[in-house]
Amino acid sequence: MLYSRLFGRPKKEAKKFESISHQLLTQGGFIDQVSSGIFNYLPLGKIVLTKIENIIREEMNNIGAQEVLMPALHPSSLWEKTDRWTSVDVLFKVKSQWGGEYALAPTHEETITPLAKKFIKSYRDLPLALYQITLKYRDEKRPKSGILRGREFGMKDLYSFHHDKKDLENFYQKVIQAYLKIFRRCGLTSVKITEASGGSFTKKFSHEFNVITPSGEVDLIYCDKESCSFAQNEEISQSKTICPRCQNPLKKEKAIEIGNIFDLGTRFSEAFDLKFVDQDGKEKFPIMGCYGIGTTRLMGAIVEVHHDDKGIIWPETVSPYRAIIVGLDLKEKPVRDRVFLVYEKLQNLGVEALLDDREEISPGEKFYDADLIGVPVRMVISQKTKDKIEIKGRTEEKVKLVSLDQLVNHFSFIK
RNA sequence: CGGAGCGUAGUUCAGAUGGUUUAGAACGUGCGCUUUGGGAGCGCAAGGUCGUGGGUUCAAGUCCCACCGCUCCGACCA
Repeated sequence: MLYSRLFGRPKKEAKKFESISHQLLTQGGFIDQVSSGIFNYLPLGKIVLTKIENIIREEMNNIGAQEVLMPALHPSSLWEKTDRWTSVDVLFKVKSQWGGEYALAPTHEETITPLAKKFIKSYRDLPLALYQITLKYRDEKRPKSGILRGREFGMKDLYSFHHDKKDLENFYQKVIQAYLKIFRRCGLTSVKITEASGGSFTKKFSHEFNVITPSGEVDLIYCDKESCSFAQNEEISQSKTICPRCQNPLKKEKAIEIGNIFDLGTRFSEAFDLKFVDQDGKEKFPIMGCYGIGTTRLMGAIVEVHHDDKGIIWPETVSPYRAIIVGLDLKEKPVRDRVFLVYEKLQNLGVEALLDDREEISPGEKFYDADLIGVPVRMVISQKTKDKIEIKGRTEEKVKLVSLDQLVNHFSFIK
C-alpha cells in the first residue's frame, strides 16, 4: 500500500481522550467516532480487525465449530418467547413502519436456538457447534473508552448443543484452550480465567477471560504462581488475600474482560422447545453452551497492552502491515527506483508492506507517523543508505544495515 | 439512571461585567517556492448557522430557559 493513497492517515493532532487505545487508534487513523460508542473503522483499523477475526476463525474451525451468519434484526416475538424483551435493559428496539417491532441483536440465543431446532432431530445430530462474527447492539447507558465499550461492537459468538452435561463440559474445556490460544496469538499473554458470577438466568458455571492492564475496568484478584491459576472477580472474591488453592498471597490488578463463556443449560432449548431423541428413545432438551469474544474490544485491549509514548506497537500477527518502508530523498530518481524495487520485492514475497512514498514530508514527520501506526518493522531507504537498507524493529533503538538479498532471506525465512 | 465538566475554524483555545461593527490566534489543511535522517522556513489561500430552539434587550458568541451532543466519575453490564 502506498502511503500517499492511504485513506485515513495519522494526524499530527487529534482530539484528546482519556483512554489510550481510543486516543492512539483515533490519532493513528484506525477508527473514527460517529457518535458516543459508535465507530467507523478506517482501512488500517479494518485490516487489524480482519486479522483478529481470522485468527479466531482458524481456532474455532480447529475445534469443529462451523461458521454461520445470523441477522441483527430479530422479531420481537423471539425475545418475548424467552422473556427477554422487557428484562434485558440494554436491548435496542426498532419499529417497522409497516408494523411490528424488532430487537437489534445484543446476542443470538434467540435465533440460533430456533435455527438449530430445524435440523437437530436425533442424538446423531449432536454435538453441534455454530459460530459467527457480527456486530452486536447494546443500548449502554454509558459507552466509554472508545472501542472498549460501545453501543455497537464486533463479537464472535459461538453456541454449542450437547446430548448431556458431560459432553458439554468436554467441549467447554476445548473452548477454553482455544480461547487461550487465540489471545496468545493476538499478543495477549497475561490472560486470566475467572470463575464469574454467571448470568442472572443461570446457576450453571461461567468463566471470564481477562487481560491484566492498568486501564482495565474490572478488579481482578489472582494468584500469580505458575502452577496455580486461581483468579476471581473482586465482586465475588469477598476480599480474599490468600490463595485458597496454594496459600500464596493474592494479587489485585485491573483487567479488561475480552471473552466469556456460559453453560446455558436447557434454558433456551426449553424456551423454543428444541428436543432430540436420545439413544434410549426418549425426547430430551439439548444442553447448550455459549461463548463470546469481543473482537473490537480485543483490538482496543491489544493497544492498551502494547504501546509506548510514541504510539502503538502491534504484535506481528495483527499488525495492519508487516513492514513500513520509509522512503527519503525520493526526488532523486535512483533512490526512488530503489525504494520501489524493494517494495515490489516484498510484495512478491507476500510480505504486506506500507510504503511511505510522500515526497514533500520531512524525515522526522515520517518517523513519527511510522511509530504511531506501530507496524513491527521499519525500513529506511535514502541517499545515505546507498545500496543497503536500514532496518529496525518498532521497539528497538538501533538500526541495522542490510543488503537486499539479506532482507529477502530474512522475510523468506520467517515466512 | 445519579453526579460533574464542556460545546466558538480540522485541533487547542481567546473573546465572557451585553456594544471596535467585518468573531480572532496558534497549530493543522490546500497551493507555490525553498527544504530533506526525528514533527523545517517563507508567502498566499480556504476554512464559522459561535451545538439547536426559544426568551430578555435598541443590541446576544456573551444574560435567562429548554433541548441536543460529547467527555469523565458512579451505578448498571443479559
